Amino acid sequence: MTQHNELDRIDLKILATLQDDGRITNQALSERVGLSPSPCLQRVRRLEKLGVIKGYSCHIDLERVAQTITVFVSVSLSSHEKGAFGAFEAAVADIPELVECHKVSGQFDYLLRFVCSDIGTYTAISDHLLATGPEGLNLSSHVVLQATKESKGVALERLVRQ
Amino acid sequence: MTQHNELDRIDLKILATLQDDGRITNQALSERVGLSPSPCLQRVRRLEKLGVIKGYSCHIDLERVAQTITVFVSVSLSSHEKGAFGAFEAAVADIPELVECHKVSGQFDYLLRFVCSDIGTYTAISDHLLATGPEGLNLSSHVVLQATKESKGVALERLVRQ
DNA sequence: CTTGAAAGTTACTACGG
DNA sequence: CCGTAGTAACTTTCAAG
Repeated sequence: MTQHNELDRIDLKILATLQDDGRITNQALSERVGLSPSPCLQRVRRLEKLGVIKGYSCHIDLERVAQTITVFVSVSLSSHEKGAFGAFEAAVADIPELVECHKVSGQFDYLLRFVCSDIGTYTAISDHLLATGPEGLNLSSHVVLQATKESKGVALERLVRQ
Repeated sequence: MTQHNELDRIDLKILATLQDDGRITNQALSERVGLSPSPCLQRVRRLEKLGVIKGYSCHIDLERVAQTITVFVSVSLSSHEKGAFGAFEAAVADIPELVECHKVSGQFDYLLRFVCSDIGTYTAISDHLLATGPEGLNLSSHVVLQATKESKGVALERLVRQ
């Protein structure tokens, strides 16, 4: 089965535009990418069906909604035997305050990001994790003091060479 | 001047819904939050003007667009004298591959996230950073091997108690 | 790919409770 | 604050070039 997953310049421009303004109308989008509305909409639907566009969301300024803290946690497992990684991932999977979990190379094994209502909540989470997670779990917590740069997305033009 | 920044249950429901589906129509949104379309739209516009909603975007499955690597970098500055933090932030500010930069507490001072087209690009960036950044810069790189959990947003209901 | 047309939705505004 | 209602704009699908 032949795959038709190739993206041309226009597709990339659509993606970059929608990444910048996810609620742009199809008409405005079509003008920006130099197409008429119908083929533009066709491309957007195709990108959605292919899974290239995974979804849409609004960006919320959390500070204006509630007091929260963001905590990055580097995790190292003393045991790298079979099951240790799975046990850890299972232990964190259903924590609603966990926003991201990445397995990484380097001095530690995982990097987590939590968003909690307060330090107490985070403390309870990390305590619970140490109690229920695999043996030899080592957590190192880093509370975010200031977000110097917050991503609105990646620079697609730099990541794809045509 | 009195501020009217308070958010009620309906506002939070609007935010949670738009966080989950940023392209939902106002009509569907109004049904979900139990309002008729016009007051619902009024609230959305108010949230946008207040800056609670900072914008909208689509989520792109980068793997389907181009081969990329994500690298988390923990940074420590040997000098915490005046100017050291500013010098570092200035050095990283304009790197397009830098997606996030957080000043954090704990064993290191900053946590960065880069998305690059390949390791070579990242290496060039970190080399350049070490060359142009402040003295005593210590970088520790962590290439993301697998994203175990990727955030679609925060759990607003858990962060705000009404 | 484009244009253009037609039908269905939606957004937006103004007005009234 | 809410809802109703009307208009303009947009989306979506179609056919034809």
